[in-house]
Amino acid sequence: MSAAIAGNGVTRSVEDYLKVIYRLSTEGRPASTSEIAQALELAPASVSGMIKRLSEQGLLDHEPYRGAQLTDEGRRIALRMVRRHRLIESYLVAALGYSWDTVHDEAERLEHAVSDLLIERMAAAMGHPTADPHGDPIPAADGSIEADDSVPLPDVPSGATIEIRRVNTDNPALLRHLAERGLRPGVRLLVTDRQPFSGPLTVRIGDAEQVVGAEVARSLRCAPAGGTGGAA
Amino acid sequence: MSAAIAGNGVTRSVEDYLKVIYRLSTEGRPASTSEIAQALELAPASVSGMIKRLSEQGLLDHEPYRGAQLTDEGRRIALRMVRRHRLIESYLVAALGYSWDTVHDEAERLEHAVSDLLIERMAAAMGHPTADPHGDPIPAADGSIEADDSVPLPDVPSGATIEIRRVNTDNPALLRHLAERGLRPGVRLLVTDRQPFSGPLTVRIGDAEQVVGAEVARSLRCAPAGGTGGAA
DNA sequence: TCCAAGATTTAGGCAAGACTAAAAATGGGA
DNA sequence: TCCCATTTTTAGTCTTGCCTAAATCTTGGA
Repeated sequence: MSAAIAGNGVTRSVEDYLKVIYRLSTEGRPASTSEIAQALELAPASVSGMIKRLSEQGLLDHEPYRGAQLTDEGRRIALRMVRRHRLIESYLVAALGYSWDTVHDEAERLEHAVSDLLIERMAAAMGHPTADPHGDPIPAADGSIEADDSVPLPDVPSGATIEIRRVNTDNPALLRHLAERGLRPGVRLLVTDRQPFSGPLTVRIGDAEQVVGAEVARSLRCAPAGGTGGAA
Repeated sequence: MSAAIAGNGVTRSVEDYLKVIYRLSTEGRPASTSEIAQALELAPASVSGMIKRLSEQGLLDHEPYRGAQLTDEGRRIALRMVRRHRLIESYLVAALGYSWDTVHDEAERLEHAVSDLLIERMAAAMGHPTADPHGDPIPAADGSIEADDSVPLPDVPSGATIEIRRVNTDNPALLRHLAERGLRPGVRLLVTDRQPFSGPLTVRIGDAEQVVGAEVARSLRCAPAGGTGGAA
């Protein structure tokens, strides 16, 4: 295959690697070969080879045995893919009746195929949204992206009213579970009880209380409630 | 590359080959290696190799030196791609402000990436159209496609009022030229003069006459005007 | 300090799909 | 009928990106 190009001069595979490395690097430290391999469902040896090629192309900084980091150019391409992915997800929900648990796979394929023009048309059709259906910020066309001040629900201090900012999972079953319980970005809640040893939390939304398991709670990224934001 | 699959169990390349062979076979006779090579902008030797592989896979019937024809399975896949292509073109025009001269390349990439679900959502959003912006019939999901009784404008008998059915080109400049002159599917016209030696034709649309060059005329596929169809 | 477990890289292969060059088949015209 | 131009196929390479197996590095614990 003549390595079909999208508009970066870069193949689909490379786009996927850069996007994953971007995601894995949000904590600041470099992404390890095995993390990348697990995220892309590839053998570590394959990832090792690709990392080497991407370093030679100037898209990654790689110190052998120490992990890989995006260069400015690598980050530029990664952010372009993230913008595409999140705008496509938003459009599928806004215009074509998709639910937030079914958009991921579709966006994963389309992000490699759409033109810049189509992306901007979709953005314009939605009034240039700044977050996708999961609450993840959409990078601007110039590559700038909103800073993220949210933390996982289990790390939130008790007593303060907080707001769900982002739902941090691609798991369709978990997303449906959250939707059924009204746990979605923008919802305000209060942690009223917290079991030890990573146990479940009890939260109040409006007048109703519900218990949220540890795994579910970890997927909810929250921040202090701002403005007039609504409850359920 | 692990030969990314769409839903046919077939690669993008194979989808392109089958689509092109379908188009080249509309006259009934098999598609030759060189025709296919020209249509796909590949070297004939590459096409020879692929034809062999596709025959072995049961997607083509191939008699060496005699050209290739789609099997039923090959035709099924080809028609699926044609449906996708034409629905995508239609959707881009209907929902995202594309003009008919800019949709082709975008559809050419998206047709390999969209899911069946997305295709059907787009079709539903448009009320299940039966023709794309160029007037080309959209195969149904079951693979059935409307018979085409149109002929190129230069082959139309003089004197009868006819209707433009399809605009048979992907050339953006030609498409813009046609749009500017109101030459689009559904328009009725009458051939009032015809120069010899593949010269220009004169046609009347409503009360206006215009001269149409030979090449342009060949791209307009026409049939006897039916129903109440409108003029310009 | 040293070693073994785990992570990473290197080495060697494979498949798809493209290419060029060379060989073989076809078919129209003399 | 035969020949030569054209078309098609075969043969041999190349690139991308994946794999497994083997070698090498790193690091925590004895």
